[in-house]
Amino acid sequence: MLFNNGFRLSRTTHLTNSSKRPLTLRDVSEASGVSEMTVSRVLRNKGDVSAATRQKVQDAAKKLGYVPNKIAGALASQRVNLVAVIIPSLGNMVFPEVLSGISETLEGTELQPVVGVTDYLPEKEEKVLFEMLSWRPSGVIIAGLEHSEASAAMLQQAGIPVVEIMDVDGEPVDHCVGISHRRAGRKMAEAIIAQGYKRIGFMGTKMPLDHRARKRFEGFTRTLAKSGIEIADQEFYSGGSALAKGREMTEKMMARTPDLDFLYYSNDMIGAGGLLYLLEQGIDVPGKIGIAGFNGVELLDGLPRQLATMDACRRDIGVKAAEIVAALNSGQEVPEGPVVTLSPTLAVGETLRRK
Amino acid sequence: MLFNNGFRLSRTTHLTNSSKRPLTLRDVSEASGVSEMTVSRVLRNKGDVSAATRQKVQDAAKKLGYVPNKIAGALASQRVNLVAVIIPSLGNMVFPEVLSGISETLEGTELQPVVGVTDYLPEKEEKVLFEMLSWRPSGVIIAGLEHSEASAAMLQQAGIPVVEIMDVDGEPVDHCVGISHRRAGRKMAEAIIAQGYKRIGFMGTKMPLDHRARKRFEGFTRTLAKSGIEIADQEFYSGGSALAKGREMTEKMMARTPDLDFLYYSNDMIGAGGLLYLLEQGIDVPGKIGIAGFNGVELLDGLPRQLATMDACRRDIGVKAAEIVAALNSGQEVPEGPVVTLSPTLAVGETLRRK
DNA sequence: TTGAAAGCGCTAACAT
DNA sequence: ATGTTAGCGCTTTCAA
Repeated sequence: MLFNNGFRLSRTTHLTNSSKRPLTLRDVSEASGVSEMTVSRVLRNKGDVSAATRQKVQDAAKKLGYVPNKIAGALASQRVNLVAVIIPSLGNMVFPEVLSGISETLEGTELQPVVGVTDYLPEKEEKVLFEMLSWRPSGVIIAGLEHSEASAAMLQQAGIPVVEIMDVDGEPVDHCVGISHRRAGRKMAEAIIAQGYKRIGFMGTKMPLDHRARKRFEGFTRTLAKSGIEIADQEFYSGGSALAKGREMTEKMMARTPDLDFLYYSNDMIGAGGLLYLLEQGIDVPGKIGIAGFNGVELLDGLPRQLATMDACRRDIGVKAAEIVAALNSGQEVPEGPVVTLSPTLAVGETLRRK
Repeated sequence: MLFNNGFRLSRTTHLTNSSKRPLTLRDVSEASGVSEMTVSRVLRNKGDVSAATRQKVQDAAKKLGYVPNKIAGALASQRVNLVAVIIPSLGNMVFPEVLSGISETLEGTELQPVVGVTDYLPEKEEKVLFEMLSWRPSGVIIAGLEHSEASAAMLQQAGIPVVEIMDVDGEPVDHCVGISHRRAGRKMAEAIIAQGYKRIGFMGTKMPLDHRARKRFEGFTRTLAKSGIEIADQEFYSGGSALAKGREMTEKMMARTPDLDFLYYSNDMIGAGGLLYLLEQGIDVPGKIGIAGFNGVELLDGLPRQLATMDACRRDIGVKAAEIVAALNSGQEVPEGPVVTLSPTLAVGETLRRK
């Protein structure tokens, strides 16, 4: 280390602002010889400021390393450019994709997304929602239409735009963007029936709180029932690697009910596991047995066979929800009305076509 | 709908607080007949308040649906219980896992994580960091040791605990938790050499800004060089489904350089794609050709063969980083010192063992 | 155990 | 184009 005139330098020594007190507008004001108010205007590009003054202020702010205090700004202006985004999980890939749709769209505005995760637990949703609302965000985007009474009340009372996403089968508090999962289940059932499959097995998560999976299942079984078909076997899992679970469950089910001719998986990941297992066993897919998943995840592109699936419009949902919050926030109307229903497309792939 | 005495009820009618003005402490104070100050004390469980008063206040707060204003609270108390977590991406799975380690650990404290995403872009990192610091968080957890000068300066000046994560090959601003990616590359090279593989191909992302992948590659090639081995072929990709890319790249590389006896993939997802391709082609893995990836993702459990990989200690990194921030935040020392180096373990699996 | 006063750092509204 | 004043809704501090 260089000789330093008796000052101890270490990794934790701050050469500037070593006082530790965060800088304030006043510091910039004094350093630039411009009033606090004008400094504030420059830093926010608000109001008319002469080029010369602007320059002085910007130089001073940069030299000092001033970072504005949004807390104070928000309190004074009564505006917080944050959008609370509340989702069940980040591990599901579905939600990061929704998020990317949201952040990309908000990028064009002054709004910023802030994410909260509920782990599919209503109590946690309540906590997270309360926490986020206490920062007085400009809007809320929240997954699902099912909320505890307390959560629903908070959304109600918040007095800000609320967009419930992913699902449209229910009563939204305010606005809502998603697909009908009941209809998705029905469509898949229809496609399967149309191909002449009759002995159908179902595999899914053991999550009573995943309402969307439940609704798909309902739509699916009801439609089968109309054609006089009943689920021949079913299996539920929780936790662990979805790919491995799909493999295991498929093995178990095929051993138990060997005459199945179709397997419907509640998500693509377990569907992929099942596919890999069946191919390994030398079973003809979809000749002997057809399969399908749900979500249309990018992962599928790399599988040995293209898995039949149904796109859940994840990105689009994010984009649309963000657009609605942004519009509402700038006082505009939402022409589509309170409920925006997107249509999932069936990707027949190579595993849902009788040879 | 029920008869309602002339009041129009609709989805947007708020039965309480229809005034739209967010409730304040004062409202609770008036409703409960207790001073604002005492209401504040009750709501924060601070100071001595008689049971009777406490009850009155809580009842009033609940009945009104009061949500405290953290903005005002933070400004007055000069404390914000937020920890800024800055990561390159949410699509990578690695980062959600780190996040879950962080949030789980912070759950036991009064701190809350807030996530920002940089897309591996230094300019965006700067923006996100500035934005987050302007909310005056209690700490920062940020991925990587490479930052722009401006970012480094901000971290320096912030005057709050900073933990750089994932990587330890470099100079941290403050604290740091991660693995040595150079060493990870070296270890993998050693394992491959030990098994007698000699004609080695490499596949990875085309991301000059993914410093950790770069360091692994460096450690890998240098170690090979010491044994007189040079990478026989290499291929880089960007975008698209990693699984599909792994498949494509492997096909291309095997066509171009058929005598390869080992393929090292910079991540497990492309490794899985390569594995699926090779098995489909009836190529003996690892007899004819060995393969390995990096990360130890859960996904691998469901593959036909267990892919050799190296665990990046993602969860542990999150846990440790959060512990450090929490400790520093409550004025405690961090016994481990500023740099915590975790050791990734090699999972030999079934694809790195000569028969 | 409770209350009153002051002020956190900024911005809206109003001067000048 | 720039400055002044008065809060934003809480918490800190001090007094009762």
